[in-house]
Amino acid sequence: MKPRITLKKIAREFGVSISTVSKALKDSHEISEETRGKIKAFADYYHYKPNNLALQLRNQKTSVIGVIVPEIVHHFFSTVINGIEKYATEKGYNVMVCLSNESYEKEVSNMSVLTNGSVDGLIVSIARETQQNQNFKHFEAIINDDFPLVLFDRINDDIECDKVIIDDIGGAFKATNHLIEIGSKRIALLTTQDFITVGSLRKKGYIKSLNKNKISVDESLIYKIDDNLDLYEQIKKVFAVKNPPDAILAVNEIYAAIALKIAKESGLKIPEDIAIIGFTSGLISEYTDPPLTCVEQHGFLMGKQVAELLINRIENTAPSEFQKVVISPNLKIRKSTLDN
Amino acid sequence: MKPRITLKKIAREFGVSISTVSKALKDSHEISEETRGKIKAFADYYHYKPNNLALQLRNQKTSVIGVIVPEIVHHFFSTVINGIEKYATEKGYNVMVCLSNESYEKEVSNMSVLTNGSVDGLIVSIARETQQNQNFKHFEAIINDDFPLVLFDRINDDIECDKVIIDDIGGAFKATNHLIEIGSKRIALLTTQDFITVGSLRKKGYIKSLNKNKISVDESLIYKIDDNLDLYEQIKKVFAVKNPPDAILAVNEIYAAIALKIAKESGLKIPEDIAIIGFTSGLISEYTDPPLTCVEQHGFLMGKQVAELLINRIENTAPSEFQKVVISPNLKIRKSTLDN
DNA sequence: TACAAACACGAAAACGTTTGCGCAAATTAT
DNA sequence: ATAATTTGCGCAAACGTTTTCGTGTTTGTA
Repeated sequence: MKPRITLKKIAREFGVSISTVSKALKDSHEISEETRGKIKAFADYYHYKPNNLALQLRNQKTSVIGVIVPEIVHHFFSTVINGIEKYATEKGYNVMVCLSNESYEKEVSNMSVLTNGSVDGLIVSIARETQQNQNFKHFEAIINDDFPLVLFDRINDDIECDKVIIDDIGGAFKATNHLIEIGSKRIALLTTQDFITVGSLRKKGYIKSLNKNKISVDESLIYKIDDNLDLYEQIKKVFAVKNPPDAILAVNEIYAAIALKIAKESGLKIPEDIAIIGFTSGLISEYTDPPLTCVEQHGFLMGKQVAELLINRIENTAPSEFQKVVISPNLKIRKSTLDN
Repeated sequence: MKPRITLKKIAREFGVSISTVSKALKDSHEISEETRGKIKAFADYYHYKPNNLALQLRNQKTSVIGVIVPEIVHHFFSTVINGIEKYATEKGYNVMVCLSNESYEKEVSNMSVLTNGSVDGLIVSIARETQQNQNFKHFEAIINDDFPLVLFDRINDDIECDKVIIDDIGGAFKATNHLIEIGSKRIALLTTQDFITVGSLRKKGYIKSLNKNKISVDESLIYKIDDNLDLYEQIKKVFAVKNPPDAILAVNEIYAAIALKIAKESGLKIPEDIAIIGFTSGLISEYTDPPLTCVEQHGFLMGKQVAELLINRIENTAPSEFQKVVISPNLKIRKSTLDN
């Protein structure tokens, strides 16, 4: 790479001081029209642009916000990032994305690197491994320094900072209510292992709805899927019982799509024989046959919200108490539950 | 945010010079065991971490690579980013992601900001608007400065830099050959408008296969879809002709899924009445009914490749001539073309 | 006792920028 | 002609770090 043109070089060119050049380029009245003109022409010609690092160091401000997500090849997370980027750009910030890959160690190292002065604030969705360990010391460290931090979706209540979450309980509650309204009696739940927060919250919403509708909770209808095993085989078991369910609520899109596929292979009609709802994060639900009714998560809105909280925190326009914003998902009804 | 602890503050604390502190923290033998010990203990206690900006400024190296993509809520692009991030992390680089949102102006401003010293090199996939304008001056500017740059997927041959592309012609060629092999005679092509490079390349591969198989090109079978209009309505026309096709090659997943849906609504059997292939970038193809045969694009591999070229360029371990790496897609055969 | 060597540390430059202040020279006012 | 003001520019500090080169003190050796 060619050496960049700097104030110093321009100054040397004209035999003036660096400050004269700096002021000239900023159209300062301190510098004569003549000097200003020739310096600006020269700078233009050589495409002078102030070095950002120097500016950031001097201003003690990077105008960059760091984002750490467990993965990026994931419709929900990329949608959130999109929202973050949108809002950040509007406010003059750039976005630096890092991936934890669900690994505790990578999360720690990413946080350590980013808080070294590279960014003005941090947005994090906690890695699965960290959630399992329940080890949040790396967060305490930056919170002690009052480093601006916002958690979203995968959060932990013990970490004192701003947070944005989806109302998972409410979403599952709505979905289950809908299934009951259309006449479902035996609603199976396809959820994750317990340590996945969203899975357990959605289970709560499911149970809350059953309770409200005076339906007893049948533990044999609750399936905890392990993402490391074969999904297809695990979900098959739902149908291989004497008294199979007449509805399924799946905590994500993939589980729902696979359940749909197996149901059809078993000769079941959807939604007549079995109704299916998933939590969606992508486009799959729209293109299955029939399309899947789903709980929509508003990732873009979430991203904007997260970015807004963070930037307010950075710019000290936020209230001193930490905020917890809850975003309500909505139920998108398609033909997997209502065919009309 | 609390003011960060710096070398200067530590120095003041012990009444020594900044350089002494710096050396002590680096375990320099120049500093006595005693001084070293107390300084390190103090620094540890206050979680001293060198300020990255200062280091970057001094070393004239940021170890950050900038990535500009048209969008991020897109399976292909996020997969490429994932590959980039993976390789970059291995090599000690961080990734700064910016979105052009298909806008020329945003692409220009992103590039301008990132090349101000914030990153050591740039990876770009060109925005649609830029492709339409054919205005590449912003690239010339940074190429004149020998700024490390790699283009991928959405490239332009006039820009002199390293490039990584998918063999779109080959992919479409393979797919069309496959359709012909299974007996298709009238193969429709669902492509994009001409200025979208990938669309026109895939069209070339389609025509190349027809030629090789001595099938004349029927222009009435080629549909140029406009993404700004209603996709469903446009694709419907494929089926609303006297002599409809017996196969469809779609240049992306969505077109293919919609075509599949309409075909089924029209009472056609797949693949018996009509076979369908799409270029895939996401998970949709896997969950349609029947699952779609598709051309897989290896985004992750592409990302690693792109990052490798860039980092070699940055670290001057690259050959001086620019390279153009072509990644061959493969055909994933599913039941939308072969049902056995 | 004198001199060399080892030891322990500091000064200063460099990365590139901005900005308050000072200081001549030129211009205006008295 | 002298004083006051304006004009045009440079100095230097500051952001935080690393590193080369000096320098003074202590220790070791002849």
